[in-house]
Amino acid sequence: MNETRHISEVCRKLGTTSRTIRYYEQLSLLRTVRESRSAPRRLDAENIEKLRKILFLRKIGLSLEEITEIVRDGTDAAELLRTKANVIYAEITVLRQRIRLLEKVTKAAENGDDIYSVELAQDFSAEDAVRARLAMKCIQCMLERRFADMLPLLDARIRHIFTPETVSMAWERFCRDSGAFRETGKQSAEGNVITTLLHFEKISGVVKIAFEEERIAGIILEYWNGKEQPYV
Amino acid sequence: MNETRHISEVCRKLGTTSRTIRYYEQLSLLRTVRESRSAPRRLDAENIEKLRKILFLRKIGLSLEEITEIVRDGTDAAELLRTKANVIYAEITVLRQRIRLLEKVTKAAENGDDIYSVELAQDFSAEDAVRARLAMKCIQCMLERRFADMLPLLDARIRHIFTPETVSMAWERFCRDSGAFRETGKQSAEGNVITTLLHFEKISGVVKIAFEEERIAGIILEYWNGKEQPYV
DNA sequence: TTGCTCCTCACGTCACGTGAGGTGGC
DNA sequence: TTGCTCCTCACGTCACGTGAGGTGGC
Repeated sequence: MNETRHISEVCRKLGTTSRTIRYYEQLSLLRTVRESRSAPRRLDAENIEKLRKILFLRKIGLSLEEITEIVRDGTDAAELLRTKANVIYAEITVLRQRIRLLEKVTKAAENGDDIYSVELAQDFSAEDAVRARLAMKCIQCMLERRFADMLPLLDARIRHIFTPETVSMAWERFCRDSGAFRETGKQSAEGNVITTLLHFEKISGVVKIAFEEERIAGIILEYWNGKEQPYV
Repeated sequence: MNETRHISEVCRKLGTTSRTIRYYEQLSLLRTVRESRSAPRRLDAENIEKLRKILFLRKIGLSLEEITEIVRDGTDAAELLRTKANVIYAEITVLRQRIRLLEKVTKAAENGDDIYSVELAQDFSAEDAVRARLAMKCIQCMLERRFADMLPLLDARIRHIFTPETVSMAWERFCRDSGAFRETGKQSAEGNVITTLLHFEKISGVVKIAFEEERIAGIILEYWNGKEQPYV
């Protein structure tokens, strides 16, 4: 019988607008039927379901291009979603950096300092330079899966936490949907933390390594939104 | 003498492109000089400094419209920057929600469940409904600055932490650049946390209240990017 | 003379929102 | 008959990137 429903009814039920439906139809994401050229569109059950899926995927942050792959071409959604999660982690990292910077700047403004002379990036001190090299060494170990070789770099107090097994698991999870490794990027220092950018095929990463003197006291793996310039 | 510098030199020094400089000039954000219509642009010290300020403000996330206000009209930067920080906090909140949702969905995908049937929003259970009312009562107290009236709502173990003074300070900081209060928005529940949206003049907020049974065990104030629909 | 970099248009981006002007059903 | 909602163009969004096609200085 192929029952159809009025576009306005569908909009109300799914919380969208007729403009959006027309737009999706224009992109061939769904199809509607009409009695005449100027008559209101109607959707059958199949296309209402399609619309619901599209709106669902939009809500969790996929682009229409990605949604097209899934809905029209039947690409597996799960991997795309995992990659997307990493992209969002990366965006959060960027926003956190921005917040830190903003706080620096507003603090300067409240002290009556010239905000435009706040340092966006930090230079390496001699100590930082040593740590930066150690950080790179540590990252090389992870990239080459020589997790046991990291042990002598670690502070004694964390060796029982950052065992080769633990690090290996965290690293593999980090690399899981990143694609192939490309190159390491800029390094920067703040406090006792050395931040190193890593570029993979699909996404970029940040490795933050905290130091106690010249031993590693902590490792944090985050994703990085490759677009922005690293300013910290 | 008004010395000027070649556009390419300025670009290299400040890390930008000639296209960007032309664009800023088109918006009357700065001015350049040329010997003829097709000759390369040159910038004097004043405009190089202006460009540096614009690029600085862009880097910390202001829009060109906001930058215009500051650079051309001389609006005070400090308050704008504080408001901007809140906007970024709000964006982080939205991204965190999105991450939670994505994790839910990818978990469903890995279990072989239909991802499109994952609940985006949660219904209130009877217990949640009671808690939602308590949360609203607590928020009313804060909005009306009756911080002492909140005490009976709190779990005994946190009364010495969430003293009226502490809550008052946190609340005032939260409201500082938010503008006037408008209205409360949707409420939702997840686990033992009730989330309530608050709309202020300049920005929206989220109040997350954690419960132990029917007593408040924690309060978190965050900013909310008003655009997106709350799905959790 | 050959590159190189500048220049001026002017289109493209992303997912619709928002008029302007018109039509059909209740 | 008067609203109401649908319809079809088509522009606007934000901060530039990216050609196409041309010119001037080293």
